[in-house]
Amino acid sequence: MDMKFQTVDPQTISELLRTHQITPTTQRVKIAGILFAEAAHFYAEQVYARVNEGDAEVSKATVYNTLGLFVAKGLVRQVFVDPGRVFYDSNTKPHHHFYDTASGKLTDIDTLAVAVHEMPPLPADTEMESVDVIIRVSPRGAKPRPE
Amino acid sequence: MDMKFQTVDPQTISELLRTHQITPTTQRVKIAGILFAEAAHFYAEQVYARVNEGDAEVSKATVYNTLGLFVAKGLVRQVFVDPGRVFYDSNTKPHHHFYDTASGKLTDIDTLAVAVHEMPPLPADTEMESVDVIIRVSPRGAKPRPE
DNA sequence: GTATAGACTTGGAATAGTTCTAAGTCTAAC
DNA sequence: GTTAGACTTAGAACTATTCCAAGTCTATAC
Ligand SMILES: [Mn+2]
Ligand SMILES: [Mn+2]
Ligand SMILES: [Zn+2]
Ligand SMILES: [Zn+2]
Repeated sequence: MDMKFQTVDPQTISELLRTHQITPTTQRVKIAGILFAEAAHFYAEQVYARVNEGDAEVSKATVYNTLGLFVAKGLVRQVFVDPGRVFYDSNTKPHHHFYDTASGKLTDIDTLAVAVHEMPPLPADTEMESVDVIIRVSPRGAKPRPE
Repeated sequence: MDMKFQTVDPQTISELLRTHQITPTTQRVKIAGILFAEAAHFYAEQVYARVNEGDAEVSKATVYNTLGLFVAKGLVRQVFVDPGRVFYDSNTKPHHHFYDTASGKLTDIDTLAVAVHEMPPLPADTEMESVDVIIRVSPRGAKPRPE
């Protein structure tokens, strides 16, 4: 199995950060601890809430700064499924997503389960950065379309 | 070919709106005229700018109201590729997209060119709404990653 | 140890896209 | 010609995010 973080050991996290050329500060280690405790999808507000459970300690600005830094360094990736809020995904292996539009929950889909074959020719002078497949789902039998 | 609107004939547009159970008002016809003049991807701000080229006539609120109505009635669809701005797509046939992250331009990919096979099992008690494939591209040889 | 520079964090202000509100205008039916 | 409901509008409100300017921390230099 490939679960880097069963439990969240600050030591291990610090090493992970250093591996990605990120100086491990108290706040960064805390935030990474949340992101990697479970392979989950969070948006900034959720990270902010979790990191400050109990006594508030990390500012909103730092949460955004840190998430942005983690993205830049390739530790997490962003997922865009909804206007006006970015999901941060601690699973950086190539994979795809179900998005439940009712609950707002993202679920991973292994790349093997969804093959994009016959890649179409890219626009001139561009190179591919990523392929994202998002399958939107909703609870069965919910508003089929306003009649 | 399937180009519904080579030129933008208000008459034809009004009929299209009625077909979709939308009362054609002056503003709605104008906005639809922009959306369907070219099979393009616009965000609200662009529609607002175009509809008001020259003498301003349509309010921002109406642009948003109208785009929302068109989406609800299935005349256009939304595309989420970037945080904080929604693209409106006048091509409602199932298809996918290239997104040039440098220029912010969306390009259509025919569904035939990208087959998602072996659909994975959906989460329990959900039904599929849509499958979106977004291939992010960038100008060849642009910032490979801050070193 | 102490000084110091740069990196980091922070509260609050600012921004930007979008939605809401409450008041006015238009239109279609009577 | 009235009237009710649909539609439009300016601007306020809202929300996620970024920016800013001021403080704090930390790692190295002495
Ligand atoms: Mn918003
Ligand atoms: Mn925004
Ligand atoms: Zn994921
Ligand atoms: Zn399209």
